[in-house]
Amino acid sequence: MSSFLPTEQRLAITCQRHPAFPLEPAVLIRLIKHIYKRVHDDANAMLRPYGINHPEYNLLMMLYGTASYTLHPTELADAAGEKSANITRLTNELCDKGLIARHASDEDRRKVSLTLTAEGVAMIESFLPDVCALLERQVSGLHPRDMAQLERLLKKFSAQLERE
Amino acid sequence: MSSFLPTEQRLAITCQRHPAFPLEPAVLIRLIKHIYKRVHDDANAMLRPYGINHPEYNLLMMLYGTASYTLHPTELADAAGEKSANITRLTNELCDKGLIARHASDEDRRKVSLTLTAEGVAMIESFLPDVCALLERQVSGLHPRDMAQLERLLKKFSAQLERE
DNA sequence: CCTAATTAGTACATATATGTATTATTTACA
DNA sequence: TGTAAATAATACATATATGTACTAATTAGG
Repeated sequence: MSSFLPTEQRLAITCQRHPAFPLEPAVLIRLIKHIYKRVHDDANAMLRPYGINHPEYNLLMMLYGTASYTLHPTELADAAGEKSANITRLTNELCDKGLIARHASDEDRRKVSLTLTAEGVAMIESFLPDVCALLERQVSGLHPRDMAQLERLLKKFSAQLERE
Repeated sequence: MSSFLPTEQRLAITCQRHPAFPLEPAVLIRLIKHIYKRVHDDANAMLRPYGINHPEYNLLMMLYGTASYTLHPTELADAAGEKSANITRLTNELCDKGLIARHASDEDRRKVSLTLTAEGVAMIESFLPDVCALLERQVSGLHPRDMAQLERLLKKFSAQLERE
């Protein structure tokens, strides 16, 4: 399980070779990448037995987190951070599996409504215990105070990225 | 540019529906995903004019950050967080572009050495100013104290993930 | 030595993601 | 109204990523 140390050493060498290279920002960005890849892989491994992958999980959870269990494709893309072109394929798969249903919207006939089916809700509730356990495990090294601090800083970071 | 707020509202609803759902860990993980996607997309957009993409950039920078400008495929895969199967394809592309060179190792003939060429170094030094500017911009909302704090917390997080 | 187990690297099939173009509908406003 | 611009969704071609299986070389144990 690759540690972060060698990466940091490489950034130090980079900085020697190109002194303008901003070391600390680079370390932060690499840490984000490093953590993301790990989290992504862990989630995929945990979800495999349920026959879904990480992006599909994200879509299901976005619908589960919506009062009506319903979103339009564009809203769903935005919510899950997927490019809209991906949504068609992913929602096709989820439809084939019977986890969501497509309906034409009658308020605006360009739109389509995507709704969790009863089976979709049942599927979510079947894997949620595993998801909860994974989340708890992933953050288990952080004190509550650390978590609050980290959340605050990541939100600040995220807000800055959006400002551009 | 999708804000993080709706995501957080959805997590709150999820938590109402499934009270065991650990809200704060989930928020942290989603923030990581959110930031990663943004950083990844920004980097790709910035690198496009140079004819390389984010993964290729990572590989080049790993070699640039190594004293000898040389790594074996497995080391490179580990350093860049890529699956080893990806390395063949990515290094093929970089070879085709003349940015790196392949040599058989004579210490262990199973191994291959991947070395930055002079053109590779020149290419890196041509885009480094843009990379530096992007990095500075991305963290520009954070005070130095925030950055140090964030680095400390992300390292703690990363270390915990590796412990599993 | 010499055979079994291990390691490095890669090829190929498959899965996943993205960009661009197309169709259908709605909205704005001349 | 009626016509141009905008929006939603998708299809399709292309790009990117991953898993599995294979070859070649090395190492370990008898």
